[in-house]
Amino acid sequence: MISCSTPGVDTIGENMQNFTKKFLTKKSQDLSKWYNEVILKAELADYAPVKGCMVIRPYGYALWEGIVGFMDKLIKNRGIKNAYFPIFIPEKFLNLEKEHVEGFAPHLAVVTIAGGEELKERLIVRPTSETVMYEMYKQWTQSWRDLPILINQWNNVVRWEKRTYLFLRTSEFLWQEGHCAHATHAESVDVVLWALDAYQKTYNELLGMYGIAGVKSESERFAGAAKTYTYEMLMPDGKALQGCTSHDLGQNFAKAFNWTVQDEKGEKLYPWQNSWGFSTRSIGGLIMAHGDDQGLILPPKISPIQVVIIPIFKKSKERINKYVKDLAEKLTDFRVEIDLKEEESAGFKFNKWEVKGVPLRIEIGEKEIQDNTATLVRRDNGERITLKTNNLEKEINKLLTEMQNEAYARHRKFTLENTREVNTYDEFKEIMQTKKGFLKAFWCENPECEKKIKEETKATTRCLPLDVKEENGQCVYCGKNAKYRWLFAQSY
RNA sequence: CGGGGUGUAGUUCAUCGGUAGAACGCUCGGUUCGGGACCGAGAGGCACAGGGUUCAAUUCCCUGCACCCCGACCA
Repeated sequence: MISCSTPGVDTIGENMQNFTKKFLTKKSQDLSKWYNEVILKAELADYAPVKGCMVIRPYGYALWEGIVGFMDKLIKNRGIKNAYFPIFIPEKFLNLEKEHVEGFAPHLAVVTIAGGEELKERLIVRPTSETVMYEMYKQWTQSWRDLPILINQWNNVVRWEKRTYLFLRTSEFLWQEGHCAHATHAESVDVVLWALDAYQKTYNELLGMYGIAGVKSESERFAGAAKTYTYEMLMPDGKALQGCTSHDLGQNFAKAFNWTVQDEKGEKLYPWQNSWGFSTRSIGGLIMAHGDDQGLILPPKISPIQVVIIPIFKKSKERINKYVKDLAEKLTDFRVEIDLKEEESAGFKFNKWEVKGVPLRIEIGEKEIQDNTATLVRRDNGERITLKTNNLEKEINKLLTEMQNEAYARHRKFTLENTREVNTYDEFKEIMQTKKGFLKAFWCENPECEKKIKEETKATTRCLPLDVKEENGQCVYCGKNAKYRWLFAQSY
């Protein structure tokens, strides 16, 4: 059924070079320039009038909606319900947890005037909602029977960053933050690991991205947490991106807030808590991980448009338009866009939709009408396929599934190829200066060594991978005994 | 917040001590459409803000602001 209509598939590589976008920096030449340009050109987002903030345009917001839809289902299936807490937090709340306030203080936006009057108590624009939420949790619970509390919220938060970057680090960003409280530590940890798994599933299955799940070191963990879990992904320039966080908060916040409930025996119990978040940063990772010199490449499951149909007009506009519309009606299982714009040429449209990363393009011209076929072109490898229209839906489904799997496989392969075990510090430094990527090296877990390594190589511990084996090794920096190989990388 | 750079049309840039020009984009008309089509006509600028030097500043100098790059901080 699938036949290759163009003579010589091996010319595709050559042709693809001619297709290089005129007004787009090559990804292979300058990743960060390419990244900014492709976001603007694909109309995912734009710079906002306020420094460090971004406007997420409809095409970019559709990506976020895709993520929200996928993940919201996972969250609800776990019995966790959505709620909404206010954007403003009384300043004194934040001061209750010492590490928490120290961690966030430099990044806060503060409201000092409201309603034309100076406020007696200043209001913090939430950088995260632990404190407001737990103050309410405290009021809602008297007994262990009121636990667990299982709440998530989809919202925006503000962290005033000095250096911002579209999607990856903006002063305001969108995310979900889940906050649960339990009678036992075990139950809480269960949720922490479940959330990490849900995030991993979202990256692997929806966004076609591969990464390493693990635990953060003491210096890298969330302000106020007992333990922070993460999913770390490698970007094409060899730098790592933290894809999410899931925190075991222990009883730190409960104690700071003096929140107790009565346990079964009537004694005081500080609830065990967790919090976990996944943000619009993931979209930045998605863009970097999959794009190429032609622009975005979106894995089909997340792509707002999966199939774009482009009519190629000759004389018979009406015949072609009818054929195209009939075709689109057969493809109701997919997100289909028909590009009927008459003022743009076919070639212009090819380029436009390639920059936007649409997985499949269907070209319909005289040839296709005559043979009752459709010509499909894959975004990821440029392959051109001509198919009969009677079985098209099934074939497209097959192709999109294949493209989804291959996107993941490509990113996984790239990550594995750029993950290296090193045993000497010289080797470590050399790789960090050249190829970068993930390094697996023994570390004695002394924060001093971690700090020195960071100063000298820019690399930080990303995590202790969950599947790490206990071994007898020597710290790559100080040579003292070390049990585990930690994952190191320079990070975004 | 430290080091460096840049602010001129919607965008990317050129120009110059005597108040501006290109390409792309945009608008209108026509011809086109299988890899960013073509022809013709048009619209579009207080040269980031303030101060100084000068007969004269978009141009030189200072200050502020914004943006970009490189560090420290971070989902």
